[in-house]
Amino acid sequence: MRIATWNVNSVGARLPRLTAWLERVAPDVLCLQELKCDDDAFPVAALAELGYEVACHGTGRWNGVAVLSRVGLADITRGLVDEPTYSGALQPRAIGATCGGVRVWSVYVPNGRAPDHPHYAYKLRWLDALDATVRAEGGAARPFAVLGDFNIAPADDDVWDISLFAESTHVTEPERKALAALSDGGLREVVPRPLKYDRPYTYWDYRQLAFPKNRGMRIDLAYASPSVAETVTDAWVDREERKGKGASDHAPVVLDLSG
DNA sequence: ATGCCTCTGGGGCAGAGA
Repeated sequence: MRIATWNVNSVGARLPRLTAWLERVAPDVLCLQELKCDDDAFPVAALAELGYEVACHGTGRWNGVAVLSRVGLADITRGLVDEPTYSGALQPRAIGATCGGVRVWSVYVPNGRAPDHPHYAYKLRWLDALDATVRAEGGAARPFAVLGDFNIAPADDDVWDISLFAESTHVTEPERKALAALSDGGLREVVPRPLKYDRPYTYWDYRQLAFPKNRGMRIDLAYASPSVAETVTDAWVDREERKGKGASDHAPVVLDLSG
């Protein structure tokens, strides 16, 4: 089975590239983030033509997550256990579904904006709720995977120049502790290999030639239960998808599993 | 080094992204 995750930065704007990518890479399950699309407007028909069922959770202009599957899509859950609000509102950032015997979650962790910004406190609360949800579902003890845009670089090597991140989110100790909590709960991070250069970055800013200069960050992550992690035969970042006109600023991460 | 920011909603710009 092939499971992938991709922050598409608008499913509407990315639809031609999304359908081409699905035909080229043919994942069985794809987690999407940053749909920027109402559920009513989600391009269900175009994906059904390619054999995919869709579970989406979106409210328009910002955020939005989905799971696409061609190996079944059951027990859809929108949102986390005791999910926190921001400015009094819930945001569509997590959706779970059972696909081909694996419980899969697509997540879009809040950015945080700055360590002294209320969005950062929201980010840490949100990560607590994600951990609580994984534990409530017994994630470590069953075929289980959480994939998405975590907006956290797990280690200093996961950004192109750590010295530029002294006052930044994405690299702080509390954020990394939240990732460690997922590992402490029994999940394992599946680290992909890069197809070029030495680091498997997944995001490059649109500005200032960040992609050709490889000024990237590894913030799109995959966590899996031991029963899934043990079947991983390959994991890689599809940097080809970051090239050219109309690309997302994130590249897909692909996991190949035996059986 | 595959290219100097892009997306949406709602109007001629602003907010968000990380």
